[in-house]
Amino acid sequence: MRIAVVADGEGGGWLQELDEAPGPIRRVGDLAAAVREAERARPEPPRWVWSAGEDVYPDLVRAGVRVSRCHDAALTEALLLGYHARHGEASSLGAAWARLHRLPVPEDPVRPLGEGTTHSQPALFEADRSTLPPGTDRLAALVEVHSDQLRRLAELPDPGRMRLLAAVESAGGLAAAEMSHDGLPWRPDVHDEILTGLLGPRPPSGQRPPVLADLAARISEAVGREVNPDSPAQVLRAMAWVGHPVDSTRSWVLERVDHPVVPLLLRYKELSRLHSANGWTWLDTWVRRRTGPDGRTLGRFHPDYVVGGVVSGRWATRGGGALQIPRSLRGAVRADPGWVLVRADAGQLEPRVLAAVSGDDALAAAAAEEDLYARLAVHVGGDRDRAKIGMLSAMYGQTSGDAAPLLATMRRLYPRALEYVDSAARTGEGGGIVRSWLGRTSPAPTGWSAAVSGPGGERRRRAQGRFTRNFVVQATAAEWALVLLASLRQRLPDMPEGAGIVFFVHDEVVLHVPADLAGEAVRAVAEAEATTRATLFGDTPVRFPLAPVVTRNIG
DNA sequence: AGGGTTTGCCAC
DNA sequence: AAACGTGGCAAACCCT
Repeated sequence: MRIAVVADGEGGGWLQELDEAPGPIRRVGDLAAAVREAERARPEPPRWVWSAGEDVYPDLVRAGVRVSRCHDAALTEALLLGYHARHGEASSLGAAWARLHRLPVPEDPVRPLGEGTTHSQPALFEADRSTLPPGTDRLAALVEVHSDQLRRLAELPDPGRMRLLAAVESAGGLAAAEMSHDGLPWRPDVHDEILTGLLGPRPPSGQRPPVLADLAARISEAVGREVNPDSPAQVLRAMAWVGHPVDSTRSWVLERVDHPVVPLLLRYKELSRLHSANGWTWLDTWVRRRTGPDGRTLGRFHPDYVVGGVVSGRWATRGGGALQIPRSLRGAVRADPGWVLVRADAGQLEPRVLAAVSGDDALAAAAAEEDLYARLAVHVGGDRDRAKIGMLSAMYGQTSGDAAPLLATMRRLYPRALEYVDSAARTGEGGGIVRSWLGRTSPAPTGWSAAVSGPGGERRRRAQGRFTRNFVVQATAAEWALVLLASLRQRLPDMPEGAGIVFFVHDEVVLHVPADLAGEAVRAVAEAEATTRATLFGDTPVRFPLAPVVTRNIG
């Protein structure tokens, strides 16, 4: 059963059941209550059809309602457009409807930034970012576009795969809204302790923390004249001045220079990065504080996830840099009193994915092991690190350094796996497009003939080849993660308010649950992995170890 | 002053 | 070991 739903902007909306033919339209004054009721009415919950989960669902979540599944018309439209090499065209409901009616296609609305900050105050069901022409029946337009999308899915060479992709992409939208709402447990006091320990006490805003100020002074002293270490240009001049000219101030370049200023610069860079990217300003902006039951200050970090925000299908985030939380701050992620975190990390996901999609028996045998790289090392007859470099080189297209002889070995040992990525690379070098396992499609290069005919054309071809080479693996890995997420959230229906998945980064999920439900959460993770593997790859020998760990903190 | 680009580093 | 895929973000830099 599918139910199309449109919000009225005042807490109510319209519902329409979609069986073979659309049913009667029902007007409801309390949309959240109506959705909650319909979720419970049948043993099999409905699939909600809406224009964009990011418009409707956050309000439902704020009202305490969770749904099991949905069809997100905007996300589905983007997948279908991409499949037909029309990346970048507008994908909102209004755009899809306009294309159906051969009308001018509206640009996608720009999502307001910073809903996750400590300062914003969202209003209930306020967001009507409809791009339909004024006066259009929004429910009718939604039903029409949905029906057209089902038809376009059915016409694909392998409709089952893209249907699955649309379903898990849509489910990703649900999970993202839920995670944004619940937030990652983040202890401001612990964060502050870490910062103070490394940088000294918090300075007045705009000033350098004591440790950075001291390092900057010692750097100037070691150079023999005033240097602002934040300025790459000044550091370049300083290195030349002390007799060690370099052509960039990257850490790995400086590391090779033997001069007393280098360790100071490296330490400064490291700490300065922490201060500017995840210092006290970040803490004030992105972590909402509240007082816990025992009087301790608790906090939540509310990332703003962008589902499908990366061409490969990985998620992006906006504001707060949720996907780049430095390891040094992970200690600030702490479970609430009486609760635990369950952290599950899919180790070596990409080579496992390559083993599964390429059907390479030897690589699949290695991917049946807990430590894939260790087994590779046995095959290759070298150490684990070298085997790992060889594998990563194959997937990323590295050719310099040690990579070439390693790749030759890999090509001999894992011919089908290497042919899979080599073939994708050749397609890219020729300006073609490639697809993930479920059908997510790489964007075609823009201005190709001009780009490859002029100077630097060969470099451009190689770069595009590396992109498509990596795309087939990274995009499929992102699909694995989406299926896992979709499966996992469906297995956690009876968790209390605020419990469930609270963080997701490419191949890692973190759950936050009451301590007595830890076992259930671990079980759910294990079951979700089994379902994901079978759903995507059938009875492959490849394993995807998640090794869920129950902890109080993930640092 | 303000916008766009460059540099460099963080994550996976 | 060397600089290879996807990104976000902040500060400096460079222009209008």
